[in-house]
Amino acid sequence: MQEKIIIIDGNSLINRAFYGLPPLTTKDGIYTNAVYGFVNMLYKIYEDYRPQYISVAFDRKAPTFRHVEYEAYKAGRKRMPEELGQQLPILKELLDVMNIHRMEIDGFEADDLIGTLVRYCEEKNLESLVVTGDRDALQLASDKTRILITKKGMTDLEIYTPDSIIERYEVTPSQFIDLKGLMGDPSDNIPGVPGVGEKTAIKLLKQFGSIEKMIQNTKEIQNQKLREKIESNIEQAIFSKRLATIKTDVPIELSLEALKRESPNQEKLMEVFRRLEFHSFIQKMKTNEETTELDTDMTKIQTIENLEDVSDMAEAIERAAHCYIKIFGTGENVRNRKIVGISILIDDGHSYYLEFEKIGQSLDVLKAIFENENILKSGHNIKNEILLLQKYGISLTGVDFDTSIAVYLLEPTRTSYEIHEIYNTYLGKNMNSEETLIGKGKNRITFLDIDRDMLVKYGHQVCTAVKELKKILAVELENLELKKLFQEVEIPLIKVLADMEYEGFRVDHQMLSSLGKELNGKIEQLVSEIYDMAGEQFNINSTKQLGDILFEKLKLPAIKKTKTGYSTNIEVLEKLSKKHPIIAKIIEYRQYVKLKSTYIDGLIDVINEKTKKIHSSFNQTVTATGRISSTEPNLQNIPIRLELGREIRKVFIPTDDNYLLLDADYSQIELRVLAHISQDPGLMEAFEKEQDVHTMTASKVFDVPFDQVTSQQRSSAKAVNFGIVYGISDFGLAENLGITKKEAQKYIDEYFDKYRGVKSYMNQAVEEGKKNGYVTTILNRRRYIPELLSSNYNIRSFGERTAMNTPIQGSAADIIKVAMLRVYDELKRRNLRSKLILQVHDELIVEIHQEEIEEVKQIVKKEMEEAIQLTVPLKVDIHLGKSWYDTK
DNA sequence: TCTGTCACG
DNA sequence: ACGTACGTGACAGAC
Repeated sequence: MQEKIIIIDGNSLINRAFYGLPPLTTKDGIYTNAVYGFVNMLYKIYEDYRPQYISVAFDRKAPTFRHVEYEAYKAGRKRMPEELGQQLPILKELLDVMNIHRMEIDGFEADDLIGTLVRYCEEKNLESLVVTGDRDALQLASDKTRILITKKGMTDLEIYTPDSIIERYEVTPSQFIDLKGLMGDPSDNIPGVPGVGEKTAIKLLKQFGSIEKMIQNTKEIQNQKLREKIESNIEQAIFSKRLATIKTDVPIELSLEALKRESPNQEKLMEVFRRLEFHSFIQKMKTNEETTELDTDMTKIQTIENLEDVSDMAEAIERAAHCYIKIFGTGENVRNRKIVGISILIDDGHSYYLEFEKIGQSLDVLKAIFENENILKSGHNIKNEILLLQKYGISLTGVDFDTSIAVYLLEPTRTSYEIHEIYNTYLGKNMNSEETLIGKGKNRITFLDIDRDMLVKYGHQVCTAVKELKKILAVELENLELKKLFQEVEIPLIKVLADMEYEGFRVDHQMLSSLGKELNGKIEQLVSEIYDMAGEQFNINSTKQLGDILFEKLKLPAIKKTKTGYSTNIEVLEKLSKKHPIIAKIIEYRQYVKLKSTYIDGLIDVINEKTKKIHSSFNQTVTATGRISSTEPNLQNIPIRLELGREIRKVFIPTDDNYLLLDADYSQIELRVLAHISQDPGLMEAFEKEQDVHTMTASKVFDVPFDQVTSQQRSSAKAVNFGIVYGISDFGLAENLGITKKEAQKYIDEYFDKYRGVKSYMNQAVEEGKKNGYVTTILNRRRYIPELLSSNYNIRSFGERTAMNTPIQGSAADIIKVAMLRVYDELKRRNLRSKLILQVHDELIVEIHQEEIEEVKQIVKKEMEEAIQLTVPLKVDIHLGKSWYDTK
């Protein structure tokens, strides 16, 4: 069999990985994205190519012979950013642990080492694959050596053979050097022949074959000017060619023995992966092993199928006074979901699986356990359990711990809180994902269709994971002083959110349909008008096609570009609106289509047939700041700003005639929070005296008396206040107000001069973030901001704005969460029929019973305003109406 | 699956 | 010299 070797340009590949991936860091803020990308790529190539030998070459910092010969070589190259630099030693350590050969020598670049190794391997009759992001390596291609070039994003690969090089570039591998000698290379500062570009160089090489032959026959060059250029740059061309030539005779000792692929040091590799928090690789290693630690012993799990067994289990749970639960349901809408099975684990090791279909007659026994507040329950994403039980009239009580929420408080910026992910992270295990059981996307099946033994095992694994995680997470929460927030806010809030989901928001299906028909008529009309004006039919929804029509066909000026083409967003369109009547039509079309697709069709799709309501999901572990998010549908972005869209709110109505809707919103909660945190006297005064805060800001920033502020000035000041909350920048404010950066800076300076306390808060927030690595909110919610330490201006600036904004947005989130708990509890305590049904960041929507109007209005106002005592008052405005639209 | 756009606070 | 406002989710089209 033909033996193979992979030769990797380490510097080039880690570079590609670094710029191709988002700035991943460990919890401690160590950058790991480039190493991660590198290892990913390594595994992929390894698996595809299965080589017997491997080596990775690196550049050294020391000057190479090229620098010695030519001082300007690679001059002007940017230094490697610190975030990447610190990853190099990590990568090298990792390669050593993996027992992968690596080479680096003072005075030579990785390319030269690769060139030398390639020729050596050709002699030894090995087939080589050179892996690099640098096209210079194409000169090394031969019938035994292929070159794999990684393009952007790392997943895009191109493999070159001599033939494909000729096909693509019209030169042979060895002519590649001549090509560069002629064209030069600005990135390496190689001069080449001035005025000769790729086209000319290729033509010349086709004619002569090489630079040397061309020099001997310059008189054959037809083009007079070109000939002169070349004749006066002969030395430079030869010199450039030499710089571009990869050396193949570096004095380095090579032996096949050293290059041989060996198996990695498993233990150490695992340790490094753990340190770097590369959980997917850990999982990969483990699944490659023959047995897994989690292979559950079925004999330890008792399957329960009759009343007697349920009672025995109930007794055991009662004695333990604590259990871990995982309930499997069918994957439908909240109100249609059914329970398939229930896994329960007790600390003494007893593990049960209840076959739900067979214990239907034992629900009372279960209910007694689940509703007993003295029996504590722990789980993962336990809102799911609450909702499933709710359907059977069981109200899960005594919720003690939710591992997903615990991890959310510890790491609010994680992308996944799936149980297997966090179990594997925190305990270095190799649990499989739920996805491996039921698949994803169109292949997804329900737990009903799964082999029962698999469910039994998986349920036991989840409960075990929760049990083990709880021990660790509880300590961590305690250490970071997050226990109070966890126990007193987030855990009780689960039930509130579950109830909101279960209750749902009634909508008028008919009204939605007729609104849809109306919109359809308008859309059809607009489409034909747009086609007429464009002179052809095209897909108006396609930004690409629209861009072609507007900027190519109609020759309108392109104002902004995106990375894929012309920008056609609303700002651009508004600027073009006077240039062509089609623009206004497109703006109108967009508005209607948005309403139709997202808010008419989208909402109709999710109306529950039985309840005639929309049951959105409220997620507690999504946002980085502590806010709640709403999905399927998102009820937190129903239109309001424009009248046309606002009409949608007319379809949101109370359950029946006995109810009205109450909408209670905090007035200026974020600015009040800012006043509280910063203790700025001016800002505090505005709220203490209940003055209009934007007018006040205008009066200060524009230096006019309060009662002489124009509406124009007030509106500018409002933008300034928004900017302050977002972590202001002159550019952002300028963009928003359509003024120059300089003017914007003037506003900002003026603002900070008048609100010194706010200014010092901003500085303090950034300082604190840099010092601690995180910032906090009023309730000590925490967000890590590794971006603050970045050497990249943009990333660092983003970190600074985050440090300023998160305590404000996050504290506001804390306040409304507490308010939700208080309102919910008070309505319960008084046995009222009114119910909290929605939260939209600074507003609560309550379905209010006709007989409870005054009482509930008072409760909501009081509990919201007194949720958390700040040094400025909180103010809540309340509106009632027969639809959400009417609560204004 | 990613990108652009646009709806909300 | 750099190129941004903070936090979300849904939809359609391009790839």
